[in-house]
Amino acid sequence: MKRTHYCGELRAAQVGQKVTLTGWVHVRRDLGGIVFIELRDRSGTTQTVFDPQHNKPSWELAQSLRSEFVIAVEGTVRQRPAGTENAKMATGEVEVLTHQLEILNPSETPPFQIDESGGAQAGEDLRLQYRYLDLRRPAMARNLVLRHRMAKAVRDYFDGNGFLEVETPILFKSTPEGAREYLVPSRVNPGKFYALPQSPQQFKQMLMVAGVDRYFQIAKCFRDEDLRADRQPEFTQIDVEMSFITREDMYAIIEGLLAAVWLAARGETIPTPFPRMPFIEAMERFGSDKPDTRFGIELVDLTKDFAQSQFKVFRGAVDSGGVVKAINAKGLASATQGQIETLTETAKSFGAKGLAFIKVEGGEWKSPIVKFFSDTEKKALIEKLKIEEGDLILFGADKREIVWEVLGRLRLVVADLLKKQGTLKVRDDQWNFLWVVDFPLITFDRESNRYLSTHHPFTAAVAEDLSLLDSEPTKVRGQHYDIVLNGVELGGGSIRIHKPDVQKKVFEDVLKIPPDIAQSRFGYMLQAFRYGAPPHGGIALGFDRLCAILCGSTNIRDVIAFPKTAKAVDLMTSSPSEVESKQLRDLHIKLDVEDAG
RNA sequence: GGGGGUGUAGCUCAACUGGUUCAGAGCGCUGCCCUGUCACGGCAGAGGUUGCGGGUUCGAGCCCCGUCACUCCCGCCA
Repeated sequence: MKRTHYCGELRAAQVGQKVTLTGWVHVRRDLGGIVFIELRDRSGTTQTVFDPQHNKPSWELAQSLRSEFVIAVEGTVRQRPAGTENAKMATGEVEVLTHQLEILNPSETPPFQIDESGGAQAGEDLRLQYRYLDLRRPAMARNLVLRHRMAKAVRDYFDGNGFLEVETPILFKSTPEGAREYLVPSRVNPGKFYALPQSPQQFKQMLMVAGVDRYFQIAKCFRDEDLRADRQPEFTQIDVEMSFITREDMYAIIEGLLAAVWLAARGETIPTPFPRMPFIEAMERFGSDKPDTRFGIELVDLTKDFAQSQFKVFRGAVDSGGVVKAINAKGLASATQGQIETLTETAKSFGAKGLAFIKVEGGEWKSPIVKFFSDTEKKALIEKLKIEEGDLILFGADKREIVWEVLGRLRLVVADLLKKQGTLKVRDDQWNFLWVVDFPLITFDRESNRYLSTHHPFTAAVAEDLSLLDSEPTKVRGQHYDIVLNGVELGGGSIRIHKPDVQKKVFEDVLKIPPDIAQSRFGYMLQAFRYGAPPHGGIALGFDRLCAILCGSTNIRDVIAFPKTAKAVDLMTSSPSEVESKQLRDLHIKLDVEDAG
């Protein structure tokens, strides 16, 4: 029997047609005299009817059908009898009266039900172990379809704009500057290793030197770092690089891309251009370089107001060069003692020494600290924070960076509390795209006691700041941009350095990479730049995150066909796994682990 | 590396402060009945070493220690 239609496509238009369907038994409703089998394939479900008066052999065979049996049926599409239509089903107007049934393969009872009442609630480990069953669920099948549509929209868009998709190697060279890498031993080069690329960064720059001019790739990337809901060890980026462009060109191209993707995935036109915000403004107002601008609760600066304060904590912060800032969680004065404690713990975990707060309840300021405030200070608070009954004010007083971070995090936490309480409404279908720009080119890393690239060492500086590179390196802005959506970093990129001497200076003088190491790691790049490297720049967008957002999920495992667990394990195939000693010998590797094997 | 959460029937969960609803419910599964169901319905039934290993106790699903798995977060992710 050869399939003529997908289950989900039958409508009244096909009434009277003889059709053959294949698929899985989704639900069996055996009424004794008559059997209904809801048949499912990737497109949806259709009700098939087995009637003994119409065709006794297939009716008899239908008694033996169970969940997830794979069958083929031949029958006639007919209008359902009046009153038995099902408005909840896309195919609910019609049904297939079956003449013939073939069982292509029986199925054991699945470990969880393949529907939203079973599979969606099943434990994550079970779903991952039986991923092939989980992916049969309509919701997961929809995610796969949407991801495909998005990838196609990306390719069509770039193709239409003169880009070439070029594949770059998966076996790359170790460059331990950034994320921890996956290493691959070389059998034919004993003791030497490849690394899987964290991104195709260096190759795409070489493609620019090669004159490709406009490159993109839907590229697999690998990072051996700890996992999160939005981080997998292997993930997919929309990787882009262009020659002879400025930042403005890049903004326009990516805005066009995202508009095309939103149109393909949701049929929505998103307004462009996107707003832009300097890094420093994002930090001052939202305490984050990826602010969710769908709601307020902005950071308010009170440094000047408390510069002479009797309250030693605030005064001390200001005296030692720090700042005093606060957020107003409107409507959260009802917070319990426990919730305040949790907020305090959060603040402490991000470096605060404590958490000063004011609850505005019953016309009073309930707070352990207001007794230290002067009338002028109180007045300033009321005005700047627009304090009203029911508010909860949270303070940060410390070094600028710590206050940003602490209040930025608290802002998100209290927003969640207010959402749960119903006071704050944040729409999931509101798309606040934002370019965050003017990042510092380099930041001082206290841990390693040296300067590190904020983005990566190939980022060009903003031209007018270049003179500060030697004197005040942290004041230099990079030509770096991040694209942010609703508090999620979708991607980032930069205009690159294309002059060999500038690149060398950044490696050696700014980042203090010893010349011999810079040479062995990046020598080919410096050399390439001496042969007429065009000015160029690029960006990379997290494709999985983009898919997750458009699928309405906060977890990228929902949009990756075969993801790994938080411990980077594939539960379906049980990988990683031990290997045979011969394999290790061939690779010249000796293990140094307890309980190996 | 650190912190939080979870682990009881095939699945999702309940079982109050440790003790007569000490192993339960819904779904699923098995059998029988049922010719218009679509969360089909009815009757009957099977199914458990409460993740694993110790410990405390007269008594542990519940408390303690260890361990494993899953998950969320911090660090990390140029």
